Amino acid sequence: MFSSTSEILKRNQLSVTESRKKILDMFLRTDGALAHADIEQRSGTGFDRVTVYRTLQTFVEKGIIHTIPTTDNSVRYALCKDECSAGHHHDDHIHFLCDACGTTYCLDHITVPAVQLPKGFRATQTDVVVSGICSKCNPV
Amino acid sequence: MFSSTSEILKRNQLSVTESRKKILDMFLRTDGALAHADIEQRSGTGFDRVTVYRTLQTFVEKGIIHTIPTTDNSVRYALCKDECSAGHHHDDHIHFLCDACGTTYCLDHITVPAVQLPKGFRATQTDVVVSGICSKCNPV
DNA sequence: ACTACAATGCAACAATGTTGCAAAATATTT
DNA sequence: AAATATTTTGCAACATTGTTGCATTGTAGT
Repeated sequence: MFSSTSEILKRNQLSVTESRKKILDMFLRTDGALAHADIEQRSGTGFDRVTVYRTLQTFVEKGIIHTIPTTDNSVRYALCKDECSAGHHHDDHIHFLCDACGTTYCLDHITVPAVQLPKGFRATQTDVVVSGICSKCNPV
Repeated sequence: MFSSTSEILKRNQLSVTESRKKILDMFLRTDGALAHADIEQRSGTGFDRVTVYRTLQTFVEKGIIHTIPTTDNSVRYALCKDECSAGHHHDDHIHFLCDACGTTYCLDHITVPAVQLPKGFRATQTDVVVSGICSKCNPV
């Protein structure tokens, strides 16, 4: 089943606007993750910086996208899978950051291994960020 | 064995200065991680913002501290263990971020579980960030 | 103590993110 | 389909965060 941008927006009780459709479309067409700068640049003669900020914020709140932890101070966003709903993320998957090409992959199908925490610690979410070389950049 | 700030600095071929000693001392006295803002504030009638930035940068380069990945756009630093040397980090340990008190713990003694990557992907570093409630904030 | 070198502070700048408000677009009602 | 209510956008101004060049100060080595 294939959802259009408008459908996804309506499903999340968001008014359908040009900027939201366009930004959501970028995520649907991109395999990896996007940073704020990517969106602002690629959107061509695009939207106001503020609009992009607010749109991303809205999408995160609605559970359409999620932020990816990074070691540097950049913020990246990626599409959530269908299991995500507002305020109820299912982000326990692995992110892979290629040091060569800079692409961020969401490896949704790989399960996050269970982590044994010290006594008294209770986990609500586990993020795993693996850095290295991706299959495209890896010499055979 | 206990190392003084001066000893640590000399061991890393850094000139021993007031700011470096003071900032390094903050890390030695702190269990968790520190953000730039923490350092600037706690250092009292302290140093220039630029000095803090440059000092942190230098410490990261020398392998004295390392950055911690976070989901929000904040950058946090924590002491490296002795195995770390310049450009050759041994950061494969788990970070725990308490949602209640905001403290970041470096759980050095917990091993990062092996992650099975797709074919062609090669990992050089694995960061695990667990969010939840720490032992201090957890109701018994 | 003198010299060479490195670190600091200041100023100015660049980048990133936030807020208030009028104008425009979208949704809802009649 | 038109009018009203609501939401979103763009602009401006601002706040925060991080960077760079350069003179001054401090540190290291002889």
